Amino acid sequence: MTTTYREVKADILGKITQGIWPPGSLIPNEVELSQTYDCARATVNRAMRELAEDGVIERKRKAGTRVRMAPLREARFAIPIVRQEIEDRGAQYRYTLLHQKECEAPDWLRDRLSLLYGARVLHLECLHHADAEPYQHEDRWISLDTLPHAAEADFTSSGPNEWLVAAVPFSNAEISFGAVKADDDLARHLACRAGDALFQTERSTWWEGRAITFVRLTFHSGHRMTAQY
Amino acid sequence: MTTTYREVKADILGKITQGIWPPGSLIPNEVELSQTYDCARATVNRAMRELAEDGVIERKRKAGTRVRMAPLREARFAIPIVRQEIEDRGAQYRYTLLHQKECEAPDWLRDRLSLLYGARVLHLECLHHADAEPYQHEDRWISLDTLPHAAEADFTSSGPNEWLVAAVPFSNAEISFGAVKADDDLARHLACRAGDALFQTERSTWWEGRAITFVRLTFHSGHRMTAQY
DNA sequence: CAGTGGTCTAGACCACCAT
DNA sequence: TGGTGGTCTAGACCACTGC
Repeated sequence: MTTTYREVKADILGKITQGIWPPGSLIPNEVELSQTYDCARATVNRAMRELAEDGVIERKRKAGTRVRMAPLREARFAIPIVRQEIEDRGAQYRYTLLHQKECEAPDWLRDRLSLLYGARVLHLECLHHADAEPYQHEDRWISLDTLPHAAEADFTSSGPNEWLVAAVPFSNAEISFGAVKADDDLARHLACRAGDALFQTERSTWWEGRAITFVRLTFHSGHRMTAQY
Repeated sequence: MTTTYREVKADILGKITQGIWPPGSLIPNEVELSQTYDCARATVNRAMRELAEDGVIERKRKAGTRVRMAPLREARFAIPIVRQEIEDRGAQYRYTLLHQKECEAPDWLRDRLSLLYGARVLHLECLHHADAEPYQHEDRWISLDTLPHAAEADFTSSGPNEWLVAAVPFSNAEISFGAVKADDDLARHLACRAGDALFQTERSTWWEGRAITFVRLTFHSGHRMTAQY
């Protein structure tokens, strides 16, 4: 039987959670640990590397490995595609295109996406339903400078998200969460009262430094987004 | 010069983003790639493992490695300690304890934390200011069954978060985000109007299966939480 | 300078699972 | 049952950085 990196990782984590190696303390180096656990240094390295990624420890060459004083608390959120999110809840997904228009990027959008003055964009407004209930309102802006094809795409039967995923598989994004008051339009679309507090996310997306899209997603009243960490 | 796992990773990612290996396609196996890049199989393995963690590819024994159809989009959020968050913005942090009381856990809380009937908890209500502006309202519940010491701790000058970090270095948590309407109390504390939409996070924390704390953090009007991914 | 982590190698065995 | 990824080893060289 050999020692696995998972065992090493679990044992080290145990020593930390049990306070045997308190925050700020120095952990034995990789060579010592590999002797302790009777395994190869690479095995200890893998365990320690993952603990560092998890934010539990902090590693520095020459200085050694220390238990983080205040653990880096980090939550990971899956950013689902709406349709999948709804179907995962066992509901039927329905999509509606409310509005589509090609125009010049307004100032605030140019600012968000670092677009040039006069840049043309495609503006879409969509609604996503879970069964009969409105689930999410989508306010979408796509840069036509970067994705001229978008102008000819058909968004009447499936949402821009699905088109974009196919057109630009991988990208960088900046996302933010907040709360907004429902205005009359949102209230009508999301079947709530004007003034209701709604959870909203905004996302700006780039591909190789070029602006792709900005989207503002507003959820139905009472929606919460959840994650473990 | 040897080939690094970073180079391999970047090259593979390039082939994917450029559409040479489109979504759903099968990627050469590790042995082939190690020959292509003239490196050890372990190097290719590290590159591929990270790409899998990043949600770009999907690996299965025997079936091989495929480019994800819809890339797993995942955002990582740092969960900061309020004081640090405020000081990072260049503002001065100020803390106020509004209320403290030991009591039995109400039903909804027992439900959230899987507490036993009659479990005792410490309830705290605090306010965190950035300079003169109210920044965050904290509604905190600490399990006295798990942390009896909390009853004797002094929360008048520094917040429960800092005490908890010291008392329970590492823990598992579930976090959720949403929006709420400011009621009269929140409006007064956060210097906004009743009915304003406020961003709110809730967090339940456990240590080795035992409930530690539940906290509801409500931010000042207009606050947004941001991350890259 | 010297100690520590970061990485690569060449080889090996094994677990899983599609076929 | 064979192919594929998952992991471990023993050794090596190197980059960084605290002293």
